[in-house]
Amino acid sequence: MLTPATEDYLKTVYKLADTNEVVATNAIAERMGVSAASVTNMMKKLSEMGLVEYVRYQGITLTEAGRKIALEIIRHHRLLEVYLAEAMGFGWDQVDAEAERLEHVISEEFEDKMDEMLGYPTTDPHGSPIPKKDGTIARAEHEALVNIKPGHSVIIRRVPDSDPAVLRYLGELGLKPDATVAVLKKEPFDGPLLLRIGDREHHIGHQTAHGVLVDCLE
Amino acid sequence: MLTPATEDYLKTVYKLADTNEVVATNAIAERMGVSAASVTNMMKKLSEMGLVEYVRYQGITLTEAGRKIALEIIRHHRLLEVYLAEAMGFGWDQVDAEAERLEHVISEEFEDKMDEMLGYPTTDPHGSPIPKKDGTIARAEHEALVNIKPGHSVIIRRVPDSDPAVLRYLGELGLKPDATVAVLKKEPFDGPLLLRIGDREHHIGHQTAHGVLVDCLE
DNA sequence: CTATATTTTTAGTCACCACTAAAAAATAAG
DNA sequence: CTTATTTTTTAGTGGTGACTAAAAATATAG
Repeated sequence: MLTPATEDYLKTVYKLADTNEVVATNAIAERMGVSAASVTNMMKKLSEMGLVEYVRYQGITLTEAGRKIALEIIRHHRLLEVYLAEAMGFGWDQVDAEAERLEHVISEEFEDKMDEMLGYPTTDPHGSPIPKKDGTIARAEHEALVNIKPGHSVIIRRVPDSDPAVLRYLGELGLKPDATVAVLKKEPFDGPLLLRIGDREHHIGHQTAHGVLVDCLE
Repeated sequence: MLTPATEDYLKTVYKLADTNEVVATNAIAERMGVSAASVTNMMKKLSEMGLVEYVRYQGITLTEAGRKIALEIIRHHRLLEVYLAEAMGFGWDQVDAEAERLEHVISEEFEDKMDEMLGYPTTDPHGSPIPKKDGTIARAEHEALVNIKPGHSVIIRRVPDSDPAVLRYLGELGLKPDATVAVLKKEPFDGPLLLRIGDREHHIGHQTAHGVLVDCLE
């Protein structure tokens, strides 16, 4: 059995590798809030365990075995998020923190029970895809809201999931997965976006709009 | 925040102190499956933290602060057991192991949500009382089944909770909390008991009958 | 292409929590 | 009341996983 720390590193490497090919030591350190030295230590260990490909100074990639474990933990995390929200009534701003700790200790049976009770969901409350038991994961190619040209309407598909304050804000605006939103105006120089959500208009910051993924309506 | 190891020690001390006054190092070591030396180490630490009263060679007692934490963890554990059984459909032989890991990581909110959903239960699936949030716990004075004289009928109140095999066995017999059972015969020299449970008769061992607590129907 | 800056790794520590082996204290037996 | 036994503690070790400070490798700029 792996330690929670080990699982967290694998999860982080997976998420960073999703965008970049090879993952830098510093990137992991920043994301996890640990020192770069700690990352190097752990990568040595993970490399010996055959979970990552690691050559000094050359960055890190997951092996197939490492990827499998990372996806298993992410599956736990996202199923838990859905469960906490749907079955227990937690707010979508609370589920990440709670799932973060639970993901390391639930049994296979717990995982299966949740999956069954929830009707085999495919995304978590923030729109992130839930990996399947066989280690596959849907790779939807959504666009960032910030890149949508004014005049277009979009369907929200996914929002950034870890900052509760941002989530409460987005929730109040109605900026949730499956909501339809029109981009009315985009201020220059990375300025805010003016959106119509339902029957109201809101400005949202460039940074926030960067983390919101959407599908364009035609 | 306390580590899971710390919480487990406090929980064990509490449970052992329940029967004996002062708890012996060896008793903790045996119960937890660790060496006596490890216990001594931890007791030094807990003593410095003000969670136990500890004088070398004199045994251990919980302080009020330590008792509070122990009961908090036991509350988590037993609420989780009820939740896993009632809300998720786990068998009563499975809930202890799952709760053992979850008890250390759930939030106060998770605890409250379970409590509410379950209608504020007072006992877990094995009949053990659930401590209240204020740190009080019901202290029912039940008798051990093994001490009941033949000819008497009893109501099962509590069964030993940690061995899944024993629980499956007791479950098959119908020996669950609130069940009514008649003690028909008791073999001498710590021999087995003959019970009538519903419309069937069963022999159960002395050891098993020792862990089953009952109320006598005069 | 050398100098500077950044990134990464090494070296050395520390807390946590387990272990074994040996010493010390408490308890039981003769 | 002394000796043997049991219990408990001390001493020393090892793995995990964090840290800082300093060295080494890589990347960037002039």
